[in-house]
Amino acid sequence: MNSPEQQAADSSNDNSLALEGFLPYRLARAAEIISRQFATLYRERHGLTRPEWRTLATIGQFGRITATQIGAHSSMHKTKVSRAIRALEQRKWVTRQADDIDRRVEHIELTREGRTHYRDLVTLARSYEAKLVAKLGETGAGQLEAGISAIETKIARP
Amino acid sequence: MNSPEQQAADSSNDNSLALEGFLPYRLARAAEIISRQFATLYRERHGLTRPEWRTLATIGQFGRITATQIGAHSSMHKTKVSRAIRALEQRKWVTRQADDIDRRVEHIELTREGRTHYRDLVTLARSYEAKLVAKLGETGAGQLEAGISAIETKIARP
DNA sequence: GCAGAACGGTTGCAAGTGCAACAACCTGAT
DNA sequence: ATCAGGTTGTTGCACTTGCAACCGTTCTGC
Repeated sequence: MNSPEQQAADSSNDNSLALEGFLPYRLARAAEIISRQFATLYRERHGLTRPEWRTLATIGQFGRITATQIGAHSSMHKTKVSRAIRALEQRKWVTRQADDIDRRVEHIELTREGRTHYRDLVTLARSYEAKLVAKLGETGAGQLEAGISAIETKIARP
Repeated sequence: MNSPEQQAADSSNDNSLALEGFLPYRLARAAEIISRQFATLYRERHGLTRPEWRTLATIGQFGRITATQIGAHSSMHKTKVSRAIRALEQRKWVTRQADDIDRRVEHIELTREGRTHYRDLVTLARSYEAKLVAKLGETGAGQLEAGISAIETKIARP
């Protein structure tokens, strides 16, 4: 395809910017690659979307939880959560229960069927993560985690 | 909000998965945070969307380039590129020129006005990246870059 | 030199998304 | 008791996105 990288008229010129060396771009791209790879797995296996997978993972992790809490824990907008819950409900993987004292709140739980699929997805996730770390190598994976931790503590938090 | 993290019924149970410790999730979230932060800058300053920014950055980097090459270099689907080019064209930041020998191909270039905005965006990008690295610390930033490099070489490439 | 595959770029469409607005509900001050 | 202000979760809407289909063009093998 005669890649533009091989041409002269480019980058590291002082008034130009090399996209492939720009940290936010590289980070976005890396995340995109991993996200898509993993998404392919659970999509092919269960037909789940990304918001649905995250919602399911969060419910499975906590057992009984409200929509707002799901959103806070999985970094998703509340409309995404709302729609994901509805989709999971239609599959009969989760149920809602009204709160006794605060009638705005609904508690979400996995059904028996939901738990089965959840366990399966946990296995899938663990095995994907293991393969990922193996491919990256202990060093690479460790550096990646450390870098992400830096973002989490120094940028996301404050 | 009585965060679910503080409850008992959770994680690191062997048949449960802690989302906040799951590498693909953490990576996606970190990238999302950075991406949104940076996007806010160029959106507020120039009203650009993410595909438009990437497209502009790529054109600016190579000076004269085709749509397909833009997509390959900036990891974007060709429809995204097509629409971004059209938007930039309507702003009169870029122009198209038909190829002399292959009439399917169009070469995209920045206009004078486009170059002005591009230079401004490069400054913005550099300064954002510098601030980012400063916040992460040399160590954190280095680890992040190394981790991303591992993904680029060991997962994206093959 | 010609049919069929391959390629560059665009578009229609269905699905996904964020935002703002909303209804229902709760809380606290007066 | 009341009412302003905040919260929970849902929905309408406009916009974005990826996919498949498409057009025109070029390349390939026979």
